[in-house]
Amino acid sequence: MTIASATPYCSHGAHCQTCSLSSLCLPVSLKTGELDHFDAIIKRRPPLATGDCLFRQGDHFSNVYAIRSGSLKQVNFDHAGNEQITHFFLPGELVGFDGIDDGYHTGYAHAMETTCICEIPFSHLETLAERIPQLRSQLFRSMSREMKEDHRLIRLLSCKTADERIAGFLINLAVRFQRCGHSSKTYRLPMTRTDISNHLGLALETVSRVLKRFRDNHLVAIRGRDVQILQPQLLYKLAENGSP
Amino acid sequence: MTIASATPYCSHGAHCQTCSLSSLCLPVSLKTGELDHFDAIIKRRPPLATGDCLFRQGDHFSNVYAIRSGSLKQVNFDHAGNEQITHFFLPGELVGFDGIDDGYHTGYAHAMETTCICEIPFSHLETLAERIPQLRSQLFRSMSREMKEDHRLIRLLSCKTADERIAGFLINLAVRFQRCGHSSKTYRLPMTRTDISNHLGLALETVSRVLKRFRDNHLVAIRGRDVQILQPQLLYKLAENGSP
DNA sequence: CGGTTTTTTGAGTACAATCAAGTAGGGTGG
DNA sequence: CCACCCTACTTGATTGTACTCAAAAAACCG
Repeated sequence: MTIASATPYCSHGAHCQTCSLSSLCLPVSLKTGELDHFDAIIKRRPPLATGDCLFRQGDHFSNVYAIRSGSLKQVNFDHAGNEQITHFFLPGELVGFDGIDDGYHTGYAHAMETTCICEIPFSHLETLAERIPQLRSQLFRSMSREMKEDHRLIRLLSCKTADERIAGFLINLAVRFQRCGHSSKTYRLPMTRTDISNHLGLALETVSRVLKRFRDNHLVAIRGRDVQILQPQLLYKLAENGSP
Repeated sequence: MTIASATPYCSHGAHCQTCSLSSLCLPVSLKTGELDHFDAIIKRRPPLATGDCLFRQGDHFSNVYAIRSGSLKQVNFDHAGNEQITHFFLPGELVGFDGIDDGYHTGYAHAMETTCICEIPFSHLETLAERIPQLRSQLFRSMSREMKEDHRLIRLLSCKTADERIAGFLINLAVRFQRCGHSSKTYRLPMTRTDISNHLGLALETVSRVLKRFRDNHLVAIRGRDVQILQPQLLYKLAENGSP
């Protein structure tokens, strides 16, 4: 059986008990009986098509979502209408925690490709977490992990050079793709160059040029959206440091 | 009685029941009896002096902390040793959630001035949260709020111009100072220009120059660390948009 | 295949970094 | 209390990176 993320279309009737991503997801430390309870509160939605919205800015917060396959981008608007892509979400990742605070979602979540989602009603999740300490801990851990991920991005964005930002971005995607069952070296970008440039605070043309430079220096092989990391350790060094 | 944040030195024997910041903090929605239980698990530590460490990178995570007065900066190091200030924390804010995930702190927290802290043992907090639904909800909300705050910073850092970043930074501080009982227009920066430049991914000199430009344009009055926002709506527009 | 979107590449420019002094402010000790 | 030091901050001149404008090439889609 192939991993879920390799098959963009996945069964509507999937269950946590058989999901290959459960080790990344909330049920990670649940015992069989508990897992059945958890699985029972999940709603599997029909797959989202490219461009579809999972939730919109201002929508009432009532669920968090786990990605079973595909990918999402989360877009926030400021009052002047400028949009900013704050997150890309990959299979096994959880979406929507930032809505808990005041009860509505602060941005849009768009599917970047055909994407299958597990919908987890937050009120049920909270009730279940009250009874199952492992689930509660995992919930805190998941939120904490998203915070740490955000801090990583904050560090990345305060890097001065475009090269550092893009190297960091490519490395980070590699790590996350590997975590959900891909090769650590080869993946396909789900987002456009425009999305990348917006996310990293760079001009579209700069992204294109930096990628070309990386290609010319044989750090990565990039054709369109297909990425192959040729020299991970050099790319990593570049992301952290600055020197080639 | 003056607000806690206006008196840098505060009593060691403070209690949630009388704390002026409790409306910002975890006990916000607790009833009297519950508040007593909550107050009982808090440890009040002797004040930190300027430069003191609340926790260090790699320290075992066992507490979250609430700031009663003063301020902290959180500094993260990458593997190359570059440091990055990911957060400044003000009175009424909670510190340390990012340590939950894998059980240790990912950065240093330094006091930027004399700072009083409430130490909240996380295991006790979790146990208490199991019994008190309001506390549990508030805990989730607090974490969610920190996420949202991080997303705001991410948006700020992906702004292209130095003016936008610094305008956004000044506005954000004004909002947070106001929340903890200060004027919305006037405050004193607890951090150095170097700290600001590091946090915003700019050069120290750029921070100085932009502040001078804001002063020349009568957007703000700045003398040393004392800030007075003269034209909040213009500054806000600048932060969101770009135009003067 | 034509039309649209996405990506690449080029030329010129602007903004912020760097290098380099110089000034103010805060603390210590004589 | 003043001289001193050290750090924090300001200001100036120059350089370089990344942005903008512009247009061509490639990929995508019906």
